[in-house]
Amino acid sequence: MVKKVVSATEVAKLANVSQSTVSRVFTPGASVSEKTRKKVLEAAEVLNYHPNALARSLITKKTNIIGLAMKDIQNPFYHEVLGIFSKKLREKGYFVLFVYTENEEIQQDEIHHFLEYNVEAIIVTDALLSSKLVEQLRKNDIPVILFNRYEKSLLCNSVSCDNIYAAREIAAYVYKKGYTDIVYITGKINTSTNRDRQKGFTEYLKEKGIDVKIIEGDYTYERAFHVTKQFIEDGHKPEVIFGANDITALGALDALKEKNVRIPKETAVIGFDDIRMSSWPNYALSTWIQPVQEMVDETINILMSSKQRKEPQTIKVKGHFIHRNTTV
Amino acid sequence: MVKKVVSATEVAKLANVSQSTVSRVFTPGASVSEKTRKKVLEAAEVLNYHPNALARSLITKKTNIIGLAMKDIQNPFYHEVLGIFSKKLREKGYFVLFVYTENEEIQQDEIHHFLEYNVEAIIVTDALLSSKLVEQLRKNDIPVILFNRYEKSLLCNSVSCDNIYAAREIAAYVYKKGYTDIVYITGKINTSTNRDRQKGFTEYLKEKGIDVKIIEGDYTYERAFHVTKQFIEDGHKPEVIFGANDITALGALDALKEKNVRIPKETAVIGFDDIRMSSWPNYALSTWIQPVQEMVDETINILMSSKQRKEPQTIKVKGHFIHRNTTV
DNA sequence: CTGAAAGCGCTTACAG
DNA sequence: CTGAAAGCGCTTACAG
Repeated sequence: MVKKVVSATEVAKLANVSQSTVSRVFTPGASVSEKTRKKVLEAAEVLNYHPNALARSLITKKTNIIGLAMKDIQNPFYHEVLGIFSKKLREKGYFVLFVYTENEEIQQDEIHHFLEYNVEAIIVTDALLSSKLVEQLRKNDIPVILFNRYEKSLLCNSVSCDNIYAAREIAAYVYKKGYTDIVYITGKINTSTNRDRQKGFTEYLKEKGIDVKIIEGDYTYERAFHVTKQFIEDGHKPEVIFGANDITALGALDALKEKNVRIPKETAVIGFDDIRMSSWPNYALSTWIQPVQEMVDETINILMSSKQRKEPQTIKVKGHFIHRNTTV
Repeated sequence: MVKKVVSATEVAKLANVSQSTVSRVFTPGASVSEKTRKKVLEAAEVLNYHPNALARSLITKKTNIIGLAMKDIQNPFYHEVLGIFSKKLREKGYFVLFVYTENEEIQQDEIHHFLEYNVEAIIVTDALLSSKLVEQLRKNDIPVILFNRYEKSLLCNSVSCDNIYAAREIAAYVYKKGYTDIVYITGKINTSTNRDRQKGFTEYLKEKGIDVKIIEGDYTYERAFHVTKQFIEDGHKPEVIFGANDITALGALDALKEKNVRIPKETAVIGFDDIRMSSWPNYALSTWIQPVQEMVDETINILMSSKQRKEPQTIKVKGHFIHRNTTV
């Protein structure tokens, strides 16, 4: 079964023009007379012709493909991110080559594939990137943008929430309530998001003379549920739990409920992200809203302008706290 | 800023061989002596060369790109699907060109783009496809696979759960419990999944002389929550509610909880999909497990073999019911 | 095992 | 406005 691709040459033959003319008809801005344009379009219609973007990109050096690499497909936050990216990039005429990686670190392999397909930029959400790989990408002159991640040691663009600021704000809120028995459930410990949220939260409270209890989570509901339950069973009943992300907070919340802890009276719960389900009535989780739309817009801006720049750009957005039913 | 792409020719120059030889080194199975291979690989390393997959595909007619179109990005079920597809296709050497469409119907436009990028197949999850478009795709000889959808009128491959069978099984379960006050909350009414689930469920019970109350949902949590709440407020208290998918059932469940209806004692709740959160302790939703892995495998099988066939293939998988805490 | 050459489907100066 | 020609980076018979 050979695929019969109709080429511009065949259309040209049918329309009785040169192949160059056919090409011009399909190149926005090229000058063709209305008459020949019509003739060509008719022939194209008959033959069911559509230009070959790959052949085109060979010459124009523009593939209009953006590589998007994600790891934690389990986190609803990233689904929202993916949807928004896909939509907004489409509007700009770009397509998304999607790679879901299960490995801790984006593999050489996967980056190579992106390069082979000549992606114009790579957006990495939650996967890790070695500085060696970043270096290699720089050499190939393809911009990399870390989304929702920030790594000072990595010489590449990044768009993220100002996690330290946000976590300090949350800490201030908690402090104002007069709480002293405070728990922070971590995310994956080697992520920049967790590092900064933990830092901002604990440091602020430390300054006020309060020690935060740290429980190790991993950004999954299941683990948060488990560790919180264990914690309660060990005889603790903190006044407030701050989860490193919403899914963590929800796990903690459900564990507290199962233990019949009254929320927010006995224990308040705070998350981070504002995923869609956090606003579900059954949860109504108080959380920090990450302005995803804005973050995506910023990312696309960087992407569109990065050919003119040489130095990587770092964008931090703020977001804000939203009070729902899990805080008093 | 011109992107400096290193071509095989430059590697050839450095390695002192012909460009053909460089090509062979990067073509699995081509015969090159160990000595020259090493020479070439070294030169490639130095120049940071990687073959251009686009140029290659121009000749081989293989792009290794699969188009994946999704609509309902809000449904966690499809996130899981996306993750699995992406992973399994990678294992087979394919990449996913992802399109998220907000339109009810996959647009001509989007399909055109897939064609321009020479995708080798198109997987459509929950978006609608006009028969005209399907026809056009057939003409271009590119296989289309409807995932989790089945449309008799559409001449294309499809992999889905046997929704009629599954819904009848659920109906049988409900019937055996002796329920007579039974509610079905629909999904989007124009989808094949909803149509078949509704059909199987209501027809089975009709055969037993039981009329099912139908409430119109749209496959979102929010709507299911709203309509269920309204329903209870109107003075109803059904013995069981079957939601067209999990997210619908969860919405209903939360509405019932808010109305202090005891679950499953007063009202049992059943979903469909088995998304991850359905197994969360707070929900523990009884539901129909769609064997997603199997469905994806079947899809990929069709995809790999469809060049040898001419007639579209229809696969139906079964799945099974899982009893958790929302049924007695 | 290796090289020279043709060709994949396009774009884009260059003439006219 | 249009055509002939070169060339993008590759693969693949064809010779040797």
